[in-house]
Amino acid sequence: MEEKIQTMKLLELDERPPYDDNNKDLQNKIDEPSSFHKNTPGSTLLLSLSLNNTTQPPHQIQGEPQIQIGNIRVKLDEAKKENENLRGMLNLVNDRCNVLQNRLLLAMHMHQSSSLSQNNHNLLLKENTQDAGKSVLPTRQFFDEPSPSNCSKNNGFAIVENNENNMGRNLACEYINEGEINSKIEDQSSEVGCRRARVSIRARSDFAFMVDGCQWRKYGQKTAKGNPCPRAYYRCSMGTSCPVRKQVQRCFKDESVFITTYEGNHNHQLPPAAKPIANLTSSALNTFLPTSSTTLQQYGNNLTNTFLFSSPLSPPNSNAIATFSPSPTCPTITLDFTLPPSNYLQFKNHKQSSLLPFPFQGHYNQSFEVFPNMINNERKLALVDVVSEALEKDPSLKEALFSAMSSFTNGDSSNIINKQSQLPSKSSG
DNA sequence: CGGTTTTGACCCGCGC
DNA sequence: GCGCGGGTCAAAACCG
Ligand SMILES: [Zn+2]
Repeated sequence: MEEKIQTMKLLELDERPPYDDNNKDLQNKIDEPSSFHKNTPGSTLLLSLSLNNTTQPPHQIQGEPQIQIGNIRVKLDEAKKENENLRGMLNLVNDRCNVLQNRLLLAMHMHQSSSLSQNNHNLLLKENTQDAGKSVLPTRQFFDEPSPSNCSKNNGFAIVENNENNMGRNLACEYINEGEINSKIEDQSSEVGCRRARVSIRARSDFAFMVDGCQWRKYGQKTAKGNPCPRAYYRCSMGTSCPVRKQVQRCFKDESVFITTYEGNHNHQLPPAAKPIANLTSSALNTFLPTSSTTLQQYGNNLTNTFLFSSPLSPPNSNAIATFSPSPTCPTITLDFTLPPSNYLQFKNHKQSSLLPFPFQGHYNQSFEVFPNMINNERKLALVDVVSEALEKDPSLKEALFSAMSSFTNGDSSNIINKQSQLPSKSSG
């Protein structure tokens, strides 16, 4: 696909005048040999083709070899940019697909749970609304669509899409005190009284998470109660005053396991190596944090909820067990990657009662039926079957799913294009 | 010399 | 109000 588009660009650009402002700029860039080492594989192919052209006999170049080479390089550069944009767009679509898949599973689980415990749920709601000021349902609000009336009656999460970041959906979750919403909207940098959602990752020490692509500066170390292993505190040092922090701690029970907790969103562009983890954390936040149509209360009265999580990482890390602690003060999503990589969820026995074997109630190791040879695509196809069947059987599920996902998809198609245009024009910066 | 790590002091929220 | 514990600060040490 990339090569095809590059070729099309090449043809279009053939009609350009040999000299314009762009050409001059690019001619300057060409003088830097290092810029040639940053080519994508696709553009490397074109580069070799264009270089072959320059080896033609002089009479075919018609006396202006510099101009010809310049033109080719202009085209090359354009193609490279286009290539990067497309790649970014593809990544974005992949990420969103992944989030939607997880939300789908989550919504289905919630739908099942809510229908089973409707009475309990109603009681819970009644109890909470009576507890003035403290237990009002948190809802997600976008800062670009402030609704002070809603916010003032809903102490809760405001989730900000960080448009400066190119890695897709990057979320900050802030806890807003009643009456503060207006000042919050005006001054998003204010950190006073804020609580951020966290994503905690449990992984083996040999796991790819050990090197997450970011630069961190250690600013503290503590020995937490109940765990003799010290907990280290790091702050992102890639951007000036980047608010992202992480904690790293060995698991007491299994010292080969590290628990890394991320908090906040980067205020700078991320290197390619840092994007997988950033995508993972934002994907988890997108999946589990309340939307405009869902609330933390839908997670029920449990202290934690456990789900299968389809991660945007490539195998063997494409699945994790997600545990969500819907604490209003510090909601935490824990992604457990310490399971054997081949343990995929059993989807074939999708009777209504076991449509999704969630929650695992803390014993998920025993709850898995193993599909050792099931690759990720097969699993996704199986998921489609399950979802289709469930939607046919239960019309109300359609409505539930629609409302659960509407905030994610509504008016958002243009967002993809906007995000794409924010992608960096250079592969390094 | 500038950036990072170490580490004791300090801050602050929470439960009693 | 007090103590506890998690989190942060900041000065000194360290390092390339
Ligand atoms: Zn950062």
